[in-house]
Amino acid sequence: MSERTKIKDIARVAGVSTATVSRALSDSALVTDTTRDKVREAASKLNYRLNVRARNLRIQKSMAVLLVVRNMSNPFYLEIFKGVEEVARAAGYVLLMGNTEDDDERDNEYFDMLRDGQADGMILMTGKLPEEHEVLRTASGMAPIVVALEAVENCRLAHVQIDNCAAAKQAVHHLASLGHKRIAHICGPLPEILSRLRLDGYRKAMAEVGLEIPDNYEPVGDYSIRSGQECCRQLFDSDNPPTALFVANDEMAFGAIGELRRRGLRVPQDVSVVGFDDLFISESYSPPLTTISQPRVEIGQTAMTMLLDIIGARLTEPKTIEMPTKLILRDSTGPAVS
Amino acid sequence: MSERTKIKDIARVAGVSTATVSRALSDSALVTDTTRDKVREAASKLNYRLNVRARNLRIQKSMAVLLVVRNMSNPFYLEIFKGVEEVARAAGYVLLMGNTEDDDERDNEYFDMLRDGQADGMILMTGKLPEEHEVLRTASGMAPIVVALEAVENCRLAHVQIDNCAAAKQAVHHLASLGHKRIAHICGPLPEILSRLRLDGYRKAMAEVGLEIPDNYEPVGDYSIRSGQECCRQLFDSDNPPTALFVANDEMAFGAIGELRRRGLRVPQDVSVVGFDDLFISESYSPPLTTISQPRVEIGQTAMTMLLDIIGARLTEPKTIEMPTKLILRDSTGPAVS
DNA sequence: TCGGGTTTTGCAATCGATTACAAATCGACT
DNA sequence: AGTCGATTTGTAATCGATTGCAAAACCCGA
Repeated sequence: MSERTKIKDIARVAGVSTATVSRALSDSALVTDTTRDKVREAASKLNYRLNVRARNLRIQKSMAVLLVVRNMSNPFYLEIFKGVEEVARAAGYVLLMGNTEDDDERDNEYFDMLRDGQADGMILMTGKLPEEHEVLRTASGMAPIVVALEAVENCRLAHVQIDNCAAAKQAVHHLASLGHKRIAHICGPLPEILSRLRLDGYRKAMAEVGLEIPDNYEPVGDYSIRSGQECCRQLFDSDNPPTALFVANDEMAFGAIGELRRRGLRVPQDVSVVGFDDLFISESYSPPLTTISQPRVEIGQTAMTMLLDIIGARLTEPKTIEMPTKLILRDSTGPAVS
Repeated sequence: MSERTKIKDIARVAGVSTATVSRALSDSALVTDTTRDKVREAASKLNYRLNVRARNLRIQKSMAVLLVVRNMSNPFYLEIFKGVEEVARAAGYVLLMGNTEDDDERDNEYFDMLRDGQADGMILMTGKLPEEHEVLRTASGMAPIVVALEAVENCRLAHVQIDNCAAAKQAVHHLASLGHKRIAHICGPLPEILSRLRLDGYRKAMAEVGLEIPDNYEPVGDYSIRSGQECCRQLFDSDNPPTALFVANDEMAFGAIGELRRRGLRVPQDVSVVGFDDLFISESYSPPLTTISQPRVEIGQTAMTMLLDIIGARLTEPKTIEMPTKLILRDSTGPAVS
């Protein structure tokens, strides 16, 4: 049991060559049914298992894909992981996880892994491409990359994303339709495209419904609960507090709602709040949060499917797939009272 | 650029043999400083990168560890992932993710991967060992396994866990010390050891403080928000509703709190609630949840460190490490009113 | 039975490193 | 200079599969 059986052993037992064994086990049309059965039988008698390392070296693949995120403890990623894992496993690929913690050094390491062939492809959710890496030049022989969630500007890469701007507009229109006039937006960090797109949607929607945006109505957070609190505090410490908040993600929305409660303001009676993401907890939060829902599992599945298509050369031109979002109406929004 | 440089190319350029190149690049003491520098220079001039696949085949390792969970979208795992990834990466290992969705078939697949050497070790968080797999017999040549979080009974495997029973007792004692007499426990699914241990702690603590446990005071959920609601409903539909709840995890606690609110019961004025896990959201929930906190990142780090120790043969006897838990007092618990 | 084509099979190279063992080199001391 | 031992280098086998090409086996009709 300590010595692994190899293809050579099977060859000996079945009385054929290693080449035939290899072909028989991989269902090649080049062997007769009788020899195939013979080989199969010998293989199962010897309890043979393919040595993946040897195979991968020979065929120059690693049958692995690399999933890189910016912050592994962000609960938003979970269902995306799930979707990716599901499709990858079904296709015989293993899933390698990468976490950059926003460190360029680490970013590079993962790109190196890709270049070194430790993975056959990569799903990038950091929104960043390392500067010096030669990926952009349609990289000769470079393993393919699919950008999910975030977007990378100015590059010819496949993308799976949502229409952040349109979704933001929808959220704001919802608030406006409830009669709110003083609608503020708690942004994510503005270096990130994601945040800028949502901000953009907010501004466009406000313009469309003919509402002014006061100077202090766009506080910038960092997507954390705490920063949601902080931004909310700023807004309500001012002399023109809003009656409605569109918050760039659910976590900051939770922070904001906490802060409102602390000030004795009720949601939605006094202030309406719309979030973004629809975390697993948002439905049962108190109050249940009105928010934009993204099809997370499907985003993961789609990204992985697209990656497989590129690897398999079924897809040669980088394309962008846009996934639908949905405004989920719950109890954190209500009619404006003047 | 399309042809990767290999060790042979360096050998040619530097005017040495491939053996020397290999030794020079791996800092072997068998080469002189001058040849090492010469080789290094040639390598960097040629932009050489080690072919990991070839190396792994030769050294019979895969430099990967496999992390298997029961349900990838459980937010509880996130920081454990992070801890594991961190230590693994620092040691030059890559992290393979596995998700079983409680399917024995898949369970087996991942054990096969381990046996096939696709990973050098495994961190198991499913709490299950496949029946027929030959792991239990201190498996000759089998890659090592560390069980984290959950426990696998009757096996000689390394464990990293918390003292679920003691933590549960602490939670119940806290409620009792606030004067509560009617304390119920919402359990997790009882096939799982984890749930049984927490239930056990609840019962022991109740006995210690001399309180009776009515028949219906141990409803069984499945760790989901919805089942928390359901169990809570059962408890408060009965004719002897409790004044305090110890819930086996935070998600069910959220569900329970939601249900209480629906019934017009205030937390903690009317009913006190203690959870278990301290999810990222628990601190800012409304009310902020009193709960048992586990050192998740450290659990991940510890499990991975232990795995590395076993792989490196620095640790040969399976051992169990117990991580400390902490009762975090927040606003969901308060004095009993009679 | 033989020649031709078509299937099946086997030989041996290959993937790109590591490493046991042998050979070469070096230095110091007689 | 010659010898011995310690360093340093090179040769070639090895890890365990896949696969191009040549050889063998087979089938069929003349």
